[in-house]
Amino acid sequence: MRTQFLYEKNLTGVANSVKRKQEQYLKIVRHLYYNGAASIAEIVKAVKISQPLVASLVDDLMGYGMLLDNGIGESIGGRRPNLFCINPEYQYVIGVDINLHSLNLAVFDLSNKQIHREEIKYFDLENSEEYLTALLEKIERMISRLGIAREKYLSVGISIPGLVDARHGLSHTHLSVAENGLAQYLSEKLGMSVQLDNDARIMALGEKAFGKAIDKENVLCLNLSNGIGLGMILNGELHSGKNGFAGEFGHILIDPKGELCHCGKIGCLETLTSGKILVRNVKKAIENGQPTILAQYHEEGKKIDLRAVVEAIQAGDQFAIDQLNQMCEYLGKGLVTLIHLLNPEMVIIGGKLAHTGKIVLDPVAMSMNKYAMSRISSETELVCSDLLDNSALMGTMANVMKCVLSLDE
Amino acid sequence: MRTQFLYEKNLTGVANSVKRKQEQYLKIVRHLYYNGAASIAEIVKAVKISQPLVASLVDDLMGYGMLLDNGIGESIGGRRPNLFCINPEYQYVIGVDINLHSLNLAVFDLSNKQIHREEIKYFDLENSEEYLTALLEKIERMISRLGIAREKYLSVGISIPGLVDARHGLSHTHLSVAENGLAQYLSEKLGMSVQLDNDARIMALGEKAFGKAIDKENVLCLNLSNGIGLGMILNGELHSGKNGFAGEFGHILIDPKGELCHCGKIGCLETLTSGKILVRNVKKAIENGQPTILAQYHEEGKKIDLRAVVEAIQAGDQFAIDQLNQMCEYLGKGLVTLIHLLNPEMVIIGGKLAHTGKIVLDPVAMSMNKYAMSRISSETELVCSDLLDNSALMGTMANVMKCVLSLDE
DNA sequence: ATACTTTTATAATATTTTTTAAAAGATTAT
DNA sequence: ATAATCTTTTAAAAAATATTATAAAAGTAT
Repeated sequence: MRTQFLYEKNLTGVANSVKRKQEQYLKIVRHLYYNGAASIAEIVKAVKISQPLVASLVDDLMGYGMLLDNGIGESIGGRRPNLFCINPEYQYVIGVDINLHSLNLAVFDLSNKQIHREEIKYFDLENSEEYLTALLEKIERMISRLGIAREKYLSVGISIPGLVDARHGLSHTHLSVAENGLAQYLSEKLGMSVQLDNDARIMALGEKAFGKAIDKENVLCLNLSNGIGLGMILNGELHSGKNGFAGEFGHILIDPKGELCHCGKIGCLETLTSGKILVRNVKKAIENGQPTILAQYHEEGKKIDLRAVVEAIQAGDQFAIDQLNQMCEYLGKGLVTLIHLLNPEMVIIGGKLAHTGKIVLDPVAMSMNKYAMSRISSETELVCSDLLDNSALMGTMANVMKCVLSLDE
Repeated sequence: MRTQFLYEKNLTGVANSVKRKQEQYLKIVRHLYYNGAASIAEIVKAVKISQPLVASLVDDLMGYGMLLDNGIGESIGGRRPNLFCINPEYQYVIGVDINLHSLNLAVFDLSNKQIHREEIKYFDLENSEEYLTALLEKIERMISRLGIAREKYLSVGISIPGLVDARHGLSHTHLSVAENGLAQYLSEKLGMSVQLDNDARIMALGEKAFGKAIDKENVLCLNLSNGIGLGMILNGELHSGKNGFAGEFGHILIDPKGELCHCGKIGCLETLTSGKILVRNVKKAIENGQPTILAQYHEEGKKIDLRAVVEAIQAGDQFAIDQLNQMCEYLGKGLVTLIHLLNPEMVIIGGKLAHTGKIVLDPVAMSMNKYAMSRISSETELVCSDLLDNSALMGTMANVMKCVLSLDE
């Protein structure tokens, strides 16, 4: 079973005809992956290869076990079509969502189903050999517990906060201790290919593939948690910039007379809008005797973190909502800059704060109305993600499949 | 002579084999246009078609008069290659650069040479039938004066300031009186296809094809004249946004406590940085008795416009340079936002102010050093355009050829 | 002068598509 | 309801197309 041959990118020293055939297979698999089960006739239209050839290629792929007969479909006025789909169990993808204080792992089949998911809380990200070893151990344990043969794993997708150079597989902010770069390191240790990117961009890929950005060409995805990340889909493609540093939305200037940011500049958006600031403000207020549900939480010994604040907001806590509203005014200001520059068709809010839905959306929308040129902003839809906590893991899957099924190079 | 067959986009009702052949021709022509004369062997490598087939396709194109034998090239250790190139005189492109107060026209041959260029000064842009008629008349007169057969013109490229929806050929800010949109209107009147876009984006295309952005993937092009326009090359492609409104750099927020902008918002970059503001400030200062070369100009009865200010700056006028420096501090601030968001590899300054070269570059660079995260900004080169006043016309040529030679759809 | 390269041309082979036909179901008029 | 006519899908044969392999031509390097 030539499991991997389909995806190998630089088939060197191989006959040209083999490359061509690989490309044809890829086109078909690509179409079936992104559009679901299809008949020969449908594939023909989509991939622009003649019907007899598509039929024979599909036949081959069935032979390899990669495609399955998916029964016969509805007729639209003629013979009923035989449908084909990707064999979901032909291969699997591992998703790794690295957060500052937790780790999410998942295994996907080729129908994008999470056949396994686990969350490791209190797994603090630190730049040490120990962390890397522990991370590998968690992944290895998952693999052995699932009992799926190692060769069945197509690739590993990783989401991590901070500056990431996806092209070279480097994580600059975190885990820079990994030899030869994080992707290379993990790839060698796990014996699988690894696709790495920054959390906000991974989220954007998730939204583009499985969320509200499907079929949209210009979408901004905001990851509102402790920090404030931005992933951009521009002209239908993920934008990473020259070094993968694009999306530093948290450090655009909002208030020239504002606070000092940890980045050294003054008045960055992140000094005014972020989960961290929200929590800080709440804590300060509790100390000052502000009446709020969060004060109760505090008395009950509950930790006052972003999760708690979101909970309070969802419970209707007036003070917390007020704080959020204030933050959103600034966020809206920042978004207006983005919208004026990029003219996106949609802005998706994700991250922990997206759980509050309309409560976060409305004040942002208000602020945008105030600060944006309506001619431009009226073309932009503002919504909350519906992938929410799953967006990073779904994004890793999307990223892996995008890389694996890409035709270019 | 089937002049146009090569470019026709949606060949409907035509045999599939014809479409395929058209695509093959297009690939070859594309390569020769963008890379200059090449041998069969080179073309084979570039377009990934076999050598005997490429040879026969090139033969066909020579038969149509589209390609020329370009003699034999240097050997690199074997038989010397026959070179082929596009026949520069096979077709021509008309470039139209519409400015607020002037109009530039040019005719290009397929080697991108301006075989004709004319500048019409004091041709004020206004939204009237009269303007359109006058514009058409200028173009028609140029065509008849040149005496090149009408069928020889491949297309017309237009650059115009303001909001432009290139996809639909609409100019929103100017000339909105044109029936069915500006592109459609001109196309019907001239009997040629028309490619339309906003001046800053056209400039960006010019820089990408002929200027400093060649071979770069992420470049921001700033058009610094009376206004402040932005054209972006992202992932190697021009970014226009959903409606072609992307690039409203002049209306991003810089100073929340600043002046009212004509767009209704407060503290837009354009209220702090633009040729218009520069001229305004200079005039005010002259009234107040500020010693400056410009005061002399004024006494001599010379009009104090941006051109005069640029002249003074080039002459070393201390006051004017001071004014420019102040402006550039704000411009740098704005650019930092762009760089943080998009992580470009290069920022190109064009427009009238680019004529001042280092004098405008240095203060902008200084400001960027101050306000940007060096990790990101250090990856970005800041330069002045060397196309300068030609960038719009060159851009129209680039835009036309990009559209004509595009493979997609 | 000989061996080695690169480029181009030709012939043989392989691939892909077009054409044609058959199978299977939907639609419609009687 | 049923036969006749259309559709759509699939299969197989024939034709067209493109590629690979081979050879020849025209150079360079030693």
